[in-house]
Amino acid sequence: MAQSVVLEGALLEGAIGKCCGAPVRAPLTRPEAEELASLLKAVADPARLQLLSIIRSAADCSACVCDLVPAVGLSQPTVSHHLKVLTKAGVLTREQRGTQAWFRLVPERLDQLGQIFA
Amino acid sequence: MAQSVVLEGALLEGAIGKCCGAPVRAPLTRPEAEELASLLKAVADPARLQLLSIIRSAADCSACVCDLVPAVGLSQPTVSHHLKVLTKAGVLTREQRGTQAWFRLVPERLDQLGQIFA
DNA sequence: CATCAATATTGACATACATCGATGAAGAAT
DNA sequence: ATTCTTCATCGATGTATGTCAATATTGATG
Repeated sequence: MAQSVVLEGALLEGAIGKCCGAPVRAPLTRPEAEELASLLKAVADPARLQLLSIIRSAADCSACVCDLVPAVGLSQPTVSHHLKVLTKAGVLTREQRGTQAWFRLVPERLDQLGQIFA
Repeated sequence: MAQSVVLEGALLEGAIGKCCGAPVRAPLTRPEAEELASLLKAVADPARLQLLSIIRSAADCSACVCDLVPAVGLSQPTVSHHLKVLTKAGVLTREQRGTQAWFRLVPERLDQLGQIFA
């Protein structure tokens, strides 16, 4: 699970934020752009945004799959798929509790998303 | 060009930001999530992120297609396609100057992107 | 061990999308 | 008017993706 290498650096401080008045930054290289894009892609889906917002508004920012499935109105395999995508992107973490799986937000990772366009 | 209706409201003030400590917000509805996703999708592509970053680092936050094509190393039709996507999403505006087309960043729209995860 | 409940994985399918070459359209210049 | 330059559109193609039904897996329970 490689996670972000590029995102650790100065990139985070506004890779594509508003221009004039802000300090000039070098354009993104292809690899940098691909890494940012893969993070954004993980989040650029209606179902996944809903899942994130539901988990966010839950206690402790964590929720069980059994609650998420009826909340988004998609099939259980589909929800499982989306949760996997979000977890692989580092936006969620997974914890097994007995027979059920709980997913929790990773605030630092969401901060990174926000700062791409800061 | 409908642009955002939902994005105008309270949604913008951190739709999916970090949880605990922040005020509780209602989960996104499907239509809301779809609107946010369509904006994010427009930006969640390596070529388009590169284009945005190049334009951002240019004078006046605007650039000509003739400069963008060699800068990203893709074919002219492909670049034209990406610029259209970004323009349709409201992230860029297009201006015709003689035979060439200039594209400029829309800072307010980028701010909206940043605030989704604020 | 056998069974049940909760998730994950697999396979299939339809749709969306990134990319390019070829062509079209609009303006500038001779 | 013709030609040239710049950009957009079209058509085609391969790949990625969202979705579900069916099945496998894992943990709890009797």
